[in-house]
Amino acid sequence: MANEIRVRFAPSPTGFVHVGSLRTALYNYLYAKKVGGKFILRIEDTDQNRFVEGAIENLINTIKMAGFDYDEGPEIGGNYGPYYQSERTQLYQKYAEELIANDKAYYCFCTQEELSKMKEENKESDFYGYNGKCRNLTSEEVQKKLDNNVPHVIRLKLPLDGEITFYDVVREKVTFPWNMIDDQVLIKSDGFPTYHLANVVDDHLMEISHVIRGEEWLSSTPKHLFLYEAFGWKPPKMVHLPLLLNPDRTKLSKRQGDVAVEDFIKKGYLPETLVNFVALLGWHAKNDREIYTLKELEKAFSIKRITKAGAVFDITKLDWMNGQYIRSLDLKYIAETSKKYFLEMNINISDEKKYRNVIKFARERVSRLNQIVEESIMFYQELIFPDEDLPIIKSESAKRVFSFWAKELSMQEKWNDKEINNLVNRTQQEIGVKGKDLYLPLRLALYGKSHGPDMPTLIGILGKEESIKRFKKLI
RNA sequence: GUCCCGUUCGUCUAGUGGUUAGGACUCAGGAUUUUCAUUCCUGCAACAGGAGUUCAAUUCUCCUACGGGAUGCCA
Repeated sequence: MANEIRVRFAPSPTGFVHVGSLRTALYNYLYAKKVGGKFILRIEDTDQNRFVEGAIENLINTIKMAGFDYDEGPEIGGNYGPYYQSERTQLYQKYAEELIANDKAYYCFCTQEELSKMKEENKESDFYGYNGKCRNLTSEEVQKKLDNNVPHVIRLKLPLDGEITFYDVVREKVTFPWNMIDDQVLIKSDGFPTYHLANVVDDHLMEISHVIRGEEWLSSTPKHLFLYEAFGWKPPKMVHLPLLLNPDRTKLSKRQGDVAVEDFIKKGYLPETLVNFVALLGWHAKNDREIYTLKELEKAFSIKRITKAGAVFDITKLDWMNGQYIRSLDLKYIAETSKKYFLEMNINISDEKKYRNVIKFARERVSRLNQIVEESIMFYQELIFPDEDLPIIKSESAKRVFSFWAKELSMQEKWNDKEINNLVNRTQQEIGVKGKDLYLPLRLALYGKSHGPDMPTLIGILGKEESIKRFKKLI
């Protein structure tokens, strides 16, 4: 199957999954689904200095939670493994040596000190990169240093002049002059490969057909293409996605708010929302539709309709969309995923029926799951009345209303919504209290706030007994 | 600094060589609701600037401006 579409999401495990990464993963996944190709997960753990405990598990969990089932990768394996780059190190070494043999790469013995000094000197010129000091060492010089175990790296030997033009699916024709591109390190002094080498080698070996990644990679694409050429490999199609931006239009970063998927989840955003929202940041169908399930996105997605310009991650719209999902998704699911917020507050929600009614009510008023608790805590706790409302519930007429309701409620076993509304009307007739003087005290007595649900909803959730109790307390 | 990429309402975007430039979020006003929230309706608001091509340019070309990315033995 030489023409099979194979795409990959290749994150490095740095501790959390950036929403930008989530989108990259999503687009890869969607493209694979759309064209019936394969979606591969590959872990790029080649930087020993950035190892973070538990990061890989976290990453895999996030991908699964989002619903991006991968065809090959960690845990499930596949025919192109291993899928951890740290388990493939010998491979990269071998390919690097092949490059050296073909004069496409060279050993470099420059020390960190030399490099930083060089950098200082470069400040004057237009080019900030490596000065090519070790480019032309004789094979004898090189051998001698190697024999003496002088620490070294392997660098790419790029053309000194001319230019490279390639076609990006999103950006079309892109041209770079070679003399602006650095002789990139391919193998670090610790023997591990850098992204550039590992990525190209693995993408080729795994027969990746399309590289779909963030725009920050566009400027290193010439290096990658040079490598494909040097190895005599056919390069994959390049697809560079527009960046996700902070409100000030810089690259979306932690400094200006949440960027980790898990942070959003903690705050009560649903995975469904995140996926839907992020899908629309850089891609849009021809129509006006905005709400999509993952399955629907799989059908609608098209690589051709990816946009070119960076997109600001607008929390306000995210909130709106999350509210849409909270209201429209299955009640059971919302109830279930909201549980943890109640348990965190030590609220006893063991009464399943009451809890379900609470969720049914509260989901209409929130944009994030964690806000559900604030909206409904008064159903589970002793009420605390705001000072400014105290005169209202202490008034003579309010007390008459409470007595009336406590008495009336207890006279009948079960109450439906209509009967409660009737009771409101009867209160007006029999006690003579109406309008604000009636509704405010009633809601306050049962809910503790002057704004909120109507009487049938309130009593429906609290139940007859609890309602009577709350009234009697204020008589 | 240099190289590369980008630019339609504040934000996400649709769209076209001739359109009243459409939708969504936000905001404002209204309707529904005893109130709040939800929901619905209405409204405000954009083609970065200049030159060229053309009968005609928001749309094509070039320049400028602005924004962003890259410039690591990070990915």
